[in-house]
This record gives sequence, C-alpha cells and structure tokens, in this order.
Amino acid sequence: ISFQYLQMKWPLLDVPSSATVKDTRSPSPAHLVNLKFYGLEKEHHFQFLNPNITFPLEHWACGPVGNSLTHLSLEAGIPRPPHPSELSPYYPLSPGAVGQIPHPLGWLVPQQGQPMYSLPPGGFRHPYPALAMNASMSSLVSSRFSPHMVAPAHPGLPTSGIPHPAIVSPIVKQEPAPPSLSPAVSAKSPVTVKKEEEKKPHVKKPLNAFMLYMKEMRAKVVAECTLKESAAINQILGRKWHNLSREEQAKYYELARKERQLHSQLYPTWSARDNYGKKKKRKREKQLSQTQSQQQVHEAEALSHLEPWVLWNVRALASKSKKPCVQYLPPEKPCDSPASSHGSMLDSPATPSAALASPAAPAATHSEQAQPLSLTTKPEARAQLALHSAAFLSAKAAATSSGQMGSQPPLLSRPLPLGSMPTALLTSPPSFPATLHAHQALPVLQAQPLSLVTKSAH
DNA sequence: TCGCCTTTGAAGATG
DNA sequence: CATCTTCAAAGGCGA
Repeated sequence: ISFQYLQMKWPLLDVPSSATVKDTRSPSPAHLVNLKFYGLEKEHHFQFLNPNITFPLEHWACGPVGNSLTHLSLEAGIPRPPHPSELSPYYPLSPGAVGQIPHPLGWLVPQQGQPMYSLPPGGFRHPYPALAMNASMSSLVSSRFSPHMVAPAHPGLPTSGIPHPAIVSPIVKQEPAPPSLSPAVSAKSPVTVKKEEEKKPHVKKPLNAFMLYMKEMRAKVVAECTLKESAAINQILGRKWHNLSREEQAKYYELARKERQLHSQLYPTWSARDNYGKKKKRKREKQLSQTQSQQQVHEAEALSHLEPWVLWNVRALASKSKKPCVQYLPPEKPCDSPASSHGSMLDSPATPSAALASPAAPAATHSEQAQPLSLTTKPEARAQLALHSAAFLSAKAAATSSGQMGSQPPLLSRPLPLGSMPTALLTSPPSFPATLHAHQALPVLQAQPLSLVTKSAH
C-alpha cells in the first residue's frame, strides 16, 4: 500500500522525467476521494464534520459566512510571487552584482508590502563589507542576520551603531562597537570573557522553507480571518503548506536553502547550538511527561491481547496528562499528504549537504532536486503513510501536542475491524484498517462526526 | 512580563 | 544510525 501510495504521490521517484514534475500531488485515488468528500479544500467543510465544536473554531469566520476558509484556498486566487530571477523593481542590481549572494527573498517584498528584510529606521550600514553591497543585499542582511558575528573585511570602517533587528540582545544594540568588532584582546579575565559572552549577539537560525512560507502568507490568512491567534493561523498555514503543489513548495525549499547558504557565509562560525537555551522553556518538562505518556501507550500496546478500542482509551488517558490545548482545526483529511513531521520525509528537499554541494541548478531541473523525495524514505515512514486516515489524524491531534507523533510509529499497526469498535468510540476512532480506503472510512466519519477536538475536552 | 500554543524543517544532542 | 530536542515566526492569552 505504501509503495503504491508513494508511486502515486511521487511519480518522479521512478520516472524522473520532466513530464512528471507537474502536479505532483496529483490525483491519487485518495485525493479523488478527498475531493469528493471534502470538496476542493477540506477546510471548507470542517464545520460540517465538526458540528459540535464550541471552541475557538466558532468565531473562526474567515471571510464571508459560509465560506470559512474557502478563499484561503491556495490555488484559488492567491497570486504566487515572482521567482527571484523575475524580480527586480526593488533590487535594481542584477543578482550577479550582489557578491554572488543574491537576495533570496526579494520577491517577498512586493508581496508583503514591506520588505521581509527591511531597513531599520534611519538606515543601516551594511554589516558585511566583504560583500558587494546593494539594496538587495543590504536589506537581506540587515533584517535578520546580525552583523556582529561577521569578521569585518575592513575593520576600520565606522560602525553606525544602528540596532539590528535580528539581534536579540538589547545590550548589543546599544553597543557602539560590538566586542566581535573590537581588536582582539590578548588576555581577558574570565569575568570579561563571560561578560562578552553575554553580550554576544543572538544570531537567529535561518528560516526554513515552512517558516518562509508562513512569513509570506500569514498576513493574507490573518487578513481573511477574524481569528488572530498565531496558533490557529499556523494550523491553517500548516495545512495550506501541505496543499501546496510540489513546485510551489520547491520555491520555498530553494529559498530556505539560499538562506542557509547565505547565513553560513555571513556567520561561518555560527552553529544552531549557539542558540540552545536562549529560549527559556518549560516545554522541556512537558515534553518529557509527554514522552512518558507515550511510553505508557506503547507499553499498553505491547499487550497484544488488548482490543484496539481499549488501546484507544489508553491513549486518551495518556493524552489527558498533557497540558490542555486547543486544536483550532478539524482533523486533516486522509492521505492528503503524509502530514506533519513524517510528511517531511517525503516533502523535504535535498539534504543540506546535498543542497549545498550542488549550487543552484537550473530552475527546470532544480525543482526536482530541491524536493527529491526520499528515495530513502524509511520503511516505518511508509508504513505510517499507509496507515494514515482521517481518524488516525484525529487521534493524533488529540493525543499529541508537539509533533511527538511525527517520529513515532503508528499507534495501530494492525487492521482494525470497525465492527469491533464501540459505537461511541467511532466518534474518534483510533484508526481504520490499513486496507480500508479513505473513501470507505470517511462516510463513517461523517455519520459520526468527530468528537471534539480540544485536547482540554478530555 | 514571560512563556505557551501551533505549524514544519533544519540541525544539534542523545542513546 | 535512529530518535529526540530545540529553535526559527507570530500574536493572543494565561499565569
């Protein structure tokens, strides 16, 4: 099943011809089924699927009543930004003049109305003099990447002292001459070192493809929704991301790759590790307890004699131990995409090393390279794909809160006869048989609308 | 005021 | 090597 799914979903895998590049989310049977039951966008119908929802979803009026998210529909009406190679009004110089580091996100500018990498009030001196500078480069670097991590090619150049948006440390912002720009001091006391450590600017991680997508689309989604909560918006964006065509996603993967590339050039010594612990988190605790809960589930599942619905209850209990949180959206339609983290196994672009190893390939072929779909997809991932169903996703949504499931094996690994499940539990069944197709499962779901989806409801 | 929520992806950490 | 954890953005919300 999983093999067929992959083939349907990713024809390029076996036939990497250009003809197959288009419409990669092409009509697998599951898609057709989804379209049949969910409409062109699953999101259109969530209200019908979840008639009893009483939480935030209620005031989730995005656009005209009845439309819900209709016009959030991806392909419908949301203009795609021009490819970097197309742009330019905002960045007059040719990419080649940008020190071989063209602004990877320049096309976002006209989209957002304001530059993604905007110049701070008062302007900004280019922090990376080694690079040829123009408006494009300047705006890029000025927005997110701290200049202070970069060893100046011309140390003598005056510093403006203008704060950099990407620099988190307020101390550094007020520093006329950041430590890293100062001449090396041969001997420093531990105190001094520590002090400078604290002053060390916080260079943020480069945005990944999804983050770039969110950044671009958030405003649109927010504009069309009354709901402003980012958590909700992000759920929408997550789904929209999955609904993007492979080519559209490829754009963002490519941009992200360029971001990383640029980032690594700007901050050769920077490591993601540098930012570890920058955010104070209690999340750690929560995730640990979540892991423990998952462990309980697995332990229970190890008891193979348990009926599936018993296992489901076990899972429900495990989920209770988590902090209540709201799911703003109904479960995702089945097989719409691999979904979630494990979906990334399919959707992800080339590995960083591969991506970096191969410089920007011609657009035509690059999109193929940019999202190669894992020929190396792991067996368990394929199994997960095969087992995905609307119900499972529902269960997943209810039982997880932070992507833990993304790396977990499917909770149910054997076919589950629907008849064996208590009717009440059908409101949120753990899974359908792997052999049961979505079009078989969905009517059941509709007949028995999924129960609600706030985790706090339990 | 701080951290959580929520999403995906990249990368470091861990076993 | 596989899995887990953290952090990128965003803004409302609760403590």
